Amino acid sequence: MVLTFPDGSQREFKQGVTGFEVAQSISPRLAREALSVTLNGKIRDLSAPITESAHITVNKWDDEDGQQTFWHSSAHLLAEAVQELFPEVKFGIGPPISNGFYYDMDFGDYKVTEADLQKIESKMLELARTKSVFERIEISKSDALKLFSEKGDPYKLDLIEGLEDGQITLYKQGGFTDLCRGPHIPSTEPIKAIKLLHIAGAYWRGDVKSKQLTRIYGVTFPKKSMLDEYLIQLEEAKKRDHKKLGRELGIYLIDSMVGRGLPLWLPNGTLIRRTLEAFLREEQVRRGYKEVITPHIGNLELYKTSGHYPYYADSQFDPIQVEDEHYMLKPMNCPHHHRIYSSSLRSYRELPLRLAEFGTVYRYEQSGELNGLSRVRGFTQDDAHIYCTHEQLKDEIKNCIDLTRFVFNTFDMQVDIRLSFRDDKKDKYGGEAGFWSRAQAEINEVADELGLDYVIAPGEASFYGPKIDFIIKDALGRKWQVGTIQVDYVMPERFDLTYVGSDNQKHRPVIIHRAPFGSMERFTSILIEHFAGDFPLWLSPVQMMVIPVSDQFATTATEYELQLKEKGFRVETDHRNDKIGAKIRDAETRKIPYMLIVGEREVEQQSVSVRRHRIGDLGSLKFSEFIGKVSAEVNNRENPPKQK
RNA sequence: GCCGAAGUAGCUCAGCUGGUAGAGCAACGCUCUCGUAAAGCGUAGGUCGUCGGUUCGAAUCCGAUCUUCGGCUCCA
Repeated sequence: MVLTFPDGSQREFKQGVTGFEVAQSISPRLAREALSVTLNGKIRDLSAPITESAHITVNKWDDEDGQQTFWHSSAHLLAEAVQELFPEVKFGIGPPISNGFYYDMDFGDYKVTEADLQKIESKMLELARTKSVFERIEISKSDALKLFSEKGDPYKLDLIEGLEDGQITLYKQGGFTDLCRGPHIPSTEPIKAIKLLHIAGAYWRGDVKSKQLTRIYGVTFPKKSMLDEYLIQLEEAKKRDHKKLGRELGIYLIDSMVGRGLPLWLPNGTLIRRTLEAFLREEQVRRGYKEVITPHIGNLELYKTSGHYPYYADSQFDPIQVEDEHYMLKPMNCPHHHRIYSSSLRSYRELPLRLAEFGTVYRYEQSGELNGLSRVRGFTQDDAHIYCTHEQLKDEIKNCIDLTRFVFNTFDMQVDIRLSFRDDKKDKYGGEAGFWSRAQAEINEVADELGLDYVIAPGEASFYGPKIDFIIKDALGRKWQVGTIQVDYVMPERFDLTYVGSDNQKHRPVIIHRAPFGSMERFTSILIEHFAGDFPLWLSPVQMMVIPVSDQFATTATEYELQLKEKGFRVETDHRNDKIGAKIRDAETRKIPYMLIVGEREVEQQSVSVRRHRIGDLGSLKFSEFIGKVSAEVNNRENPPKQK
């Protein structure tokens, strides 16, 4: 049989050779560092016999598959330590994740606190040093059921119920045996550095109605120095946190007297937001959108017609009674726009009709979900609804994708694209199945025609239609949905929307809901973290600080300031009675893109000494040259220079 | 909503096992007139998240509650 290596080379091996033996045949060092093998994309134990020709990768720590194996085994080590310290604990599941692993466990009435993590960590290290071998055991379903009912592990029994006889395996290391399909690293030996990061509640099988187990998150490394480096990286990431920078840079504020999840936009944040809105508005005008404005509340009947009420009743603020009518704080803008559409007889010649609004909506998000600007109870969508014919649909979807990609490319942001489709096992969806399959097919075709790199996520659709979601990671690697494009065949029915076609007959339009930023609040949070607060010049609340070397040059400094303001720049002059070093430091801390130092030389030569934030002294420029340079930077919406 | 953690000056934090609240930065005033990341001196600023309890005495111990953070669930 022939094994093909990642570099394309092939070698003959006898059937039944193990991954470890293959590694040994290459080099003793590889054999020493090997954690697992990947055969045709599937991860296997190093000790598993290889029975047929395949593509093989011997996974070391540097390989993602190797890390996953390492962390999976670490989860078992965590469970073993917990079993030793808390013999009564029942075990759920313990998988590897992108940055470590977790294990869900039932501690009964015992409340696990962070003090326990220390003890468990020490026990894990102690057990790792015993270099226990991970032993794979194949077992029949009946024996597995018997074993875990004797052990008294109800969650494991629940899992075994869902497995087929003949494919059940256990892994045993030291005194701990777990139901597990594997694979694992050969022994606990390489686990040298361990950090248990936090405790969380997690429902069994992710179901709120099930018991809440205690989840312990951790991360492990083969070297202590790697753990130290990881923890430093975590600290660095926290410095980009929009909640921290949002306060330091005066972007927004959440005030408990105003209310949870109700951000107050401070002057700097408002400047950024209005600039973003102007940017998108300009682009939308170019692309044939028309802007509308609708109120913040609407009659309850509106939402009954749309179906949002009572479908989302428990995530909306309760209706307000006025005289004999009930009104709701609007949880979305679409119904209002639909009524604008149906306010007059529409001809096919008017379509596509694209109605846009920066519309503020209010949703009653669960208190535990609120998070800075990322998850709030009042936010503004850069919403638009496109009413079009079936024939126009694909082109309109393409336009929306193009606009969304244009927006994210402007900021050099990396977005993941998800096609959110229905899950036929769930019954939350409105409309006829035929509409759904048609809409999903159309979305898929467009995505393929544009060559998008996407994943399909069944079950992520909204109740009225499938969508294309744009997803971005924050500083801590958490994923947030920003932009979205949704195809809707349901609302035209519910609102009885029609247009008169060229055949003089009434037809149903299709609606596209789309929001490139998604929410101004969430997008701003991502923007802050993406740039770590160092905004591009065109978005910076204060673009330049004029710094006179001493107050002898205050007049020239003020003249420069006024001239720059005249050109439309946002400028301040630092007239404080401080040394220039202090003023520069202050401007750097405030992340102001340009500092203009004005002293004797500059006054004589009608020049400025230019310093760029994070970069340093750029030398002297004629004042007029400087204006040309920064005007271009703003007009081209240039991103800040990468450096440091 | 649920699990865990945290709330002391505008910000960052100290305050050990209960004995009348402290620093740095920021702010304000004065002095210095200064060349690319922190000049010097001084002033002011806190009912220690809130409410209740234990105690002669609570920032410190106990309970409740509010808010924030890390997760789970949810997300039109």
